[in-house]
Amino acid sequence: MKTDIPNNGLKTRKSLRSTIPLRARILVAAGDLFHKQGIRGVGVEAIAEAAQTNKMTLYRYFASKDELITEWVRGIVAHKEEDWKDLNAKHRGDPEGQLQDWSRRTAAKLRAMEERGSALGNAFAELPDPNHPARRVMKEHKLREHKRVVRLCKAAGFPDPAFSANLFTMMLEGAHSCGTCVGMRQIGEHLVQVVDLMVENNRQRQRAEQGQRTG
Amino acid sequence: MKTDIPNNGLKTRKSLRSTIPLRARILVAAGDLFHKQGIRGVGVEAIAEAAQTNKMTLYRYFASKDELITEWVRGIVAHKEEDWKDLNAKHRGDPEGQLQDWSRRTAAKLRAMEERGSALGNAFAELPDPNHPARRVMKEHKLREHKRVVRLCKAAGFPDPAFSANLFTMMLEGAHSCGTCVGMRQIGEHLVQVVDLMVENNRQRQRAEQGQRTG
DNA sequence: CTAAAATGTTACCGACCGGTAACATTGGGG
DNA sequence: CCCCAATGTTACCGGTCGGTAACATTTTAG
Repeated sequence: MKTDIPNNGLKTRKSLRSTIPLRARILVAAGDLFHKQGIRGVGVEAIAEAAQTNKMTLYRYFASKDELITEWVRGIVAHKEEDWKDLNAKHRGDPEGQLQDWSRRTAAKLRAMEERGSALGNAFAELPDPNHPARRVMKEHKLREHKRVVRLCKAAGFPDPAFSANLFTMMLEGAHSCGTCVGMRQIGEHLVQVVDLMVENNRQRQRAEQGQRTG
Repeated sequence: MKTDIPNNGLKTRKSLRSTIPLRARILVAAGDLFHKQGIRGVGVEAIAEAAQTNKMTLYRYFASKDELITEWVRGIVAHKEEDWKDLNAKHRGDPEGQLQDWSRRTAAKLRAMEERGSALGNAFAELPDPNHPARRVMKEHKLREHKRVVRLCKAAGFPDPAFSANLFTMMLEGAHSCGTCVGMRQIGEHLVQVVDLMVENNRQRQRAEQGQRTG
């Protein structure tokens, strides 16, 4: 349908829609729908519409739905890695502080989530093909994250870093799916509590050993 | 295509295929494919074929794919509840023993899983509609399970049962998704270790308090 | 053996989906 | 003002999927 009103002096249609670049807008809309309705539960047409554009334009930015999915996952992962860098910058040389702040940030995210679970977790469940590029991105991220936690536990002087790191990771991962039956708030609080507790216990143990050697 | 060989004395076609009732066979085949390829990733035709039957017969037993999904989930949940009864029977009046055996059974299941995650967890991620009957079944099950763990923690004399129960549940849930990057074996072992540790710590604390009162 | 119940076969429907082609429109930069 | 690039519009293709109808066949019970 052609509009015969020739845009007299007003803002152009493009600038009316949004100042955000199209590609980013598509990614945001896609992520929103993927998370709310599931990756397989939403079609590219709906994504384009939500991004205030159309399917054709979407396919000019992304070669396929799978690529769109992968780019979305990449964005989430990049954001998380950024978060880790920030964590490291704010608690330089303080591995315990990083772990504790990490639990607090996760708790905050949990509180803001409510209902539908973790985006990455769901995406993982929805992409059974182990060769899907998005799956590889997620797996690599998980591995990096786990290694980072192990390193932090080692630096914090935990006697069995692999063990402690697995506890941390298990609880962090589990908090997302567990919150659906307990409530995200309480889960978040308990998550923070237990991390604080583990860190504190470790500090006391280290002081005790120190005292034993010096006394 | 009609077979003109009139089945002379040999086993009939039905008995050749399987002695397992058709409905159960369909459910097993469906569960297998659901778990391996994702609920939305498998069609009813493939399920029927895997069950050595056809779509029409499948629809004589299940009104829709959603009902098939729901029945499958119901089966898993029923099996888990059965497991809890067995746990209670084998460790009657021993809440710590139940928690410990629970972690051991979970570790065993983890070891046998390898690669694709928890069936219920994946199903939850794949059914975004909060009104889906299967989702309700899962949620109710999760709630019952969590209450049971709280009750056990209370019976075991944990000072903050809600807190401890949340820890147990978080780790149990998290172990499934975490294992993809660490390896299910190690996760299972550490899961067992930490539950044993928590139970043992609690016992020591109780003994200490007991000693304080009597001494 | 026969009738009825269960199961199989085939063909089909409508809806949706991922993806593409061809063409129209709009917008900004020279 | 005009051209070129970006974006929009429409229509379409092939495939898959959930679900059903009509009819053939087999199995079981009496």
